[in-house]
Amino acid sequence: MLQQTTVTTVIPYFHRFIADFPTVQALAQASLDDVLAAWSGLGYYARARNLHAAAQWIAGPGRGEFPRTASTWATLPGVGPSTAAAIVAFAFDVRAPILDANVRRVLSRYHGLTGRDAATLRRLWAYAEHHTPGTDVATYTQAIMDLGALVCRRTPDCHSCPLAGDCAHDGQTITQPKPARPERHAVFAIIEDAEGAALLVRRPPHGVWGGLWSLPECASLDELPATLRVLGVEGGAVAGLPPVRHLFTHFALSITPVRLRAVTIRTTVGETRDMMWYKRGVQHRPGMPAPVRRLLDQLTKTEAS
DNA sequence: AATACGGGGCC
DNA sequence: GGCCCAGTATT
Repeated sequence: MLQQTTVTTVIPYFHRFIADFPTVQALAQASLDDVLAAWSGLGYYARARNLHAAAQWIAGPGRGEFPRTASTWATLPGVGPSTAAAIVAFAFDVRAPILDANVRRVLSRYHGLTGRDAATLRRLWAYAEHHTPGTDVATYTQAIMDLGALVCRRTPDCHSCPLAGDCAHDGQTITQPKPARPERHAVFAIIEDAEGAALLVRRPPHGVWGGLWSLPECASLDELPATLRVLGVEGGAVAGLPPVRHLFTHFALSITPVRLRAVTIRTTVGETRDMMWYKRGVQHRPGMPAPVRRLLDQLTKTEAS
């Protein structure tokens, strides 16, 4: 969860997740749908798929034993060099250098490296390897991460830093050129039956929002009739909703929500595992992208008032 | 080597 | 409103 996600964001998800899946066996036996539901809103959903698969490996071929070496951990899906090292360092006090965002910031400043290129990254890994002690690895690892999190922040607090004097950092903050964020547009259809249940479709297992339940979608309002035809949706009262903007790392998505109420539908939704009727407020929420969840929650809130 | 992959907290 | 986060997998 903590890969590319701040601690404060993760904490509530972590508590719910551990309550839902208390053991690696429980996680391994859970359905991917339930895991994604617990992950819903946290983003980077490949992490959830990978964690589920990794739990299944540990509970199955791994015979329930957690690996002891970083190299074995790194063979599990979703576990890269930094995570593998952090696990064995914290859990087993095994010497293994990490280079998460905190450590990277500390070592970059300490050694006066400003680049973000691959060569700089390799040098930082070498420094991480060099500084990692042979004993008290867990303590050292936690300490240098906390130094980055609490003192050597984006705006560093050099006055309270124990490395001040040794550090090569010149106090300058380097601003990277910001890549343009292309604009994309999509129409999200909120299709409700007579009971007010909304039609959800499962997204493909990979790519954006992989495996999550989302709203039927098309590129423009012109394509909406064809999209409804494919779904077998007929009739219903149409209402436009205010547009929603959703920012991704590398593009901005402008969403035009369209609501169709009391439709009839030809296909039997139960026939496919990739469609479902979701009854807001009654049924346990499936794994949905954050903007979809917000949209549907907004409807519930509006109706309540 | 470059890019895809979310979402929210914080300044 | 921009920046960035306890990175990894894929191309």
